[in-house]
Amino acid sequence: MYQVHYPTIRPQITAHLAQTMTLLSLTNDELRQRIEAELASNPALEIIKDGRCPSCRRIIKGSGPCPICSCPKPGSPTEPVVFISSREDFYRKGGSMAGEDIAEDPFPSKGISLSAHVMRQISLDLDPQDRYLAAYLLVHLDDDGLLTIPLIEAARYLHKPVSKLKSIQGIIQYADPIGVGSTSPKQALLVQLEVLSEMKPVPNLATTIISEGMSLLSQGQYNELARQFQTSIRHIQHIENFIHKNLNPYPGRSYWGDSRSHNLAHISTYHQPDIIISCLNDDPDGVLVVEVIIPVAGSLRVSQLFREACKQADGDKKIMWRKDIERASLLVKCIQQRNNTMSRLMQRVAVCQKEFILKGEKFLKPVTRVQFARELEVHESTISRAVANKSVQLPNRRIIPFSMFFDRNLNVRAILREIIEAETQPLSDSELAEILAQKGIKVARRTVAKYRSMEGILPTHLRRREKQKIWND
DNA sequence: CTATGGCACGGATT
DNA sequence: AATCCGTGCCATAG
Repeated sequence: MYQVHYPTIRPQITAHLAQTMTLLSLTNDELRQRIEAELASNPALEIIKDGRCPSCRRIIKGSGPCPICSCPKPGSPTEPVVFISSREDFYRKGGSMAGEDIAEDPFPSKGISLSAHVMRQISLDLDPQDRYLAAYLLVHLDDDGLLTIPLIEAARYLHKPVSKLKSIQGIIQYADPIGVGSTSPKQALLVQLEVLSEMKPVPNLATTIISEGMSLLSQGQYNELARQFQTSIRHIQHIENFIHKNLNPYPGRSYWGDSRSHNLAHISTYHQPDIIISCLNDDPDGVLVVEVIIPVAGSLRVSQLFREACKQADGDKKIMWRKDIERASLLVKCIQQRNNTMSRLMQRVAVCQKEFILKGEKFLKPVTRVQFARELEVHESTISRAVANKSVQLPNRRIIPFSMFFDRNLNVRAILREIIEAETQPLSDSELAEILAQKGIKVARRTVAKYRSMEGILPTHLRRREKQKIWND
């Protein structure tokens, strides 16, 4: 049962192993930098742009068939289909691929800035000569994801008609944190509402109220609103509630988590997922699809041309070029290896945690990395590296750290939260422990206290006041 | 006296 | 070898 290491090949093997391990522990973004550096410095490495499948708009590797369309009926519903693909939408880079594109570094370089995040999504949809306009706007985003300058000013500065900038702003607004790049919270809300209305029903009058009754709404003047728009107070409250739950006037804030305020621990920096899990055809009962994102648009390989050239070269040149080729092919292999490992791992994890992925934290099964290491017959540290610093996007668009799949008590905490939310009167820690024990979870009273504080839930006596507050309102 | 949070210890996980 | 986690003990606040 001990790993059969890679069947003996070449003296390269040690370098190969070393590099695979390093690559495995890299974040997607770091990997992208690595690849770009190599592309720039090593003439033997080339990148082949991928085409798109005409029917499903997915990326097709090389000239092969589309992985989804040509894919026969997916297997049994309990087994996820797994394939690897790149995701051009996310990783189309402004910079190095086409020379005249945006220099990429007017943006702050810590992690991925909001601006860069948006730019990557939209650069495809823009005419190349319009990209600098978008970049100009994006540079003027504040932390909330709103524009700090009025469009007219931008138009004057750039010597472009306002209408032009407006259309660009329109594209920006539909990018990932929906509503980003709006001039006001109100506008952001309207854009979000529009997008949302395609997915689920939106209460009547919501649009009107946001566009015309915004100030009243923010002051909580429900009766005035109801009078002006000739509807019931109840309905106004319903709308208010809807807005609160589904929209975010500051699109730049709280990208992590689902417009919920429950987890303060999550950071607000933008972060691309390394892996995306989605439901086939967005059908929640369907098959889970796991995509390992590779951070460049296209497939990497050793340039055939360069190989030829190397054969014909001689002397020092030949030796140097050989080295280049070797480096390039090593990198390509290692990246494949990395993706393969991550994809296999994610597949197993997805099967095991399907409930969690679809239904939420309560259903997370406590598992350890070791189990998967045995299952996949790799060393534990391999799993650790594959999991570390990676993030996963779930079908509901939440992005969570990969390590959350191995949280040993998240499910208990979720249940605890549930109990407390449903409690009629504040329960003490020992009572909570008691209830959990009845549900088959035996934890010490002290532990309950820890979970509570992890969840940011106040102690018993303080919760009392909270309840009263709700009553007073 | 009860409920909680701090500290620290041992076992499991990485 | 280093870190995380559950838990027991004890001081303190209510």
